[in-house]
Amino acid sequence: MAPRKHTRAEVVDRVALVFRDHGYEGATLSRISEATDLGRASLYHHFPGGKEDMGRAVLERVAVQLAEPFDALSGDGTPEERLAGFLRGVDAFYEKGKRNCLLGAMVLSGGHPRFAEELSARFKEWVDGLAAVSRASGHEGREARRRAEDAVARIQGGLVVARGLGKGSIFKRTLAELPEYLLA
Amino acid sequence: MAPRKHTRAEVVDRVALVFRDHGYEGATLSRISEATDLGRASLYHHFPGGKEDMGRAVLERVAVQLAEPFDALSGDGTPEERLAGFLRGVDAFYEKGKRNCLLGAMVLSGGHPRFAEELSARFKEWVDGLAAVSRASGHEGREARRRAEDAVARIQGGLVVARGLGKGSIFKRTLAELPEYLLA
DNA sequence: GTCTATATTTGGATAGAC
DNA sequence: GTCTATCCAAATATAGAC
Repeated sequence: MAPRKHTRAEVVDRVALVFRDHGYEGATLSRISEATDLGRASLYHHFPGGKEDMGRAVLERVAVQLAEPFDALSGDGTPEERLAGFLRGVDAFYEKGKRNCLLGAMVLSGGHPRFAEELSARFKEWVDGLAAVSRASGHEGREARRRAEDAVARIQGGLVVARGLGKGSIFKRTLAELPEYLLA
Repeated sequence: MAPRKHTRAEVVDRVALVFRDHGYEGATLSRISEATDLGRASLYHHFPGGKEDMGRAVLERVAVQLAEPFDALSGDGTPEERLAGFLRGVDAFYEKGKRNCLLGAMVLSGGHPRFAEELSARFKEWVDGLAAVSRASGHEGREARRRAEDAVARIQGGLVVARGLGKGSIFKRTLAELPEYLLA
């Protein structure tokens, strides 16, 4: 049998990039095939359920890709240090605002409501992680949660507007302002 | 010749709803045909350039649809009153967070970079409008602009996360917090 | 200005060889 | 595990009648 070109994780990562840049409906098999350097039939070997399978796989994979920043969030150090580490990871993941958020792209491009549950679960991970660090800094539980939800919204919006205006500095500033907002 | 079913503005409004809910790639002619109650061929009569023409038309139309809220922003009254009127209009336009923003949907669904210039121009209108009221309230020019950009991002993000989490209250809260952030 | 009918292209998916 | 070849459905777009 032919040698495998890439590991599964590599394949899923490349598929994820296509979904992030083009949304669910815009992620055509042609684009995915090009991005992964795999033929259509090979893609169906990796993802028997076709495109919907791919969508599900990339949504699961996001959690793994962001494991490092999230670990920083619940690791050692003061809440300030933990949040700073998290934000560095986020900045890198979105390549300083040049790259979309997979979740946002899915929500706004036909992936919703197909993946409504998965999307909700992924967003909730963000909120839970940020709420924990906000609470650790001194905010009361409900207030911490409220601020965490808003913080996630600000990150999403920062990415959208940065791309819409072609002005990456907006996303950079969004991240820079989060510690003050999130921590007591 | 057959009587016209709708005015051009009505047709474009209905087309815009499809783009808002499904993004550029997800806005298929079938869905648009259903939403407008017009056959494919009729759509090509109204939009000779096809789907790209439709995209351009709805982007122009957004400005008109939002003219009322934007008029409130630059009208009579204190900055507080003007911003409040604007936010009421915005809330209604997005149907309390149940409806996407056309700009966000375009940015994240393949409309970008096809409409990069138009998108940038529309976002800029938002920023300019909000920056003006922020400045009127006492903020210095660059600070007002900075806050206006962030405010637009928060609105965008509020819509995305509200939909992602299925929790409209997030968008509601986003709007409620804007006056304090935007006004001196 | 709208329709029916149809052309053309693209997208999603499968079969079977190696 | 990947390929070539192919199928089917859907999407975009056009022609021509009324």
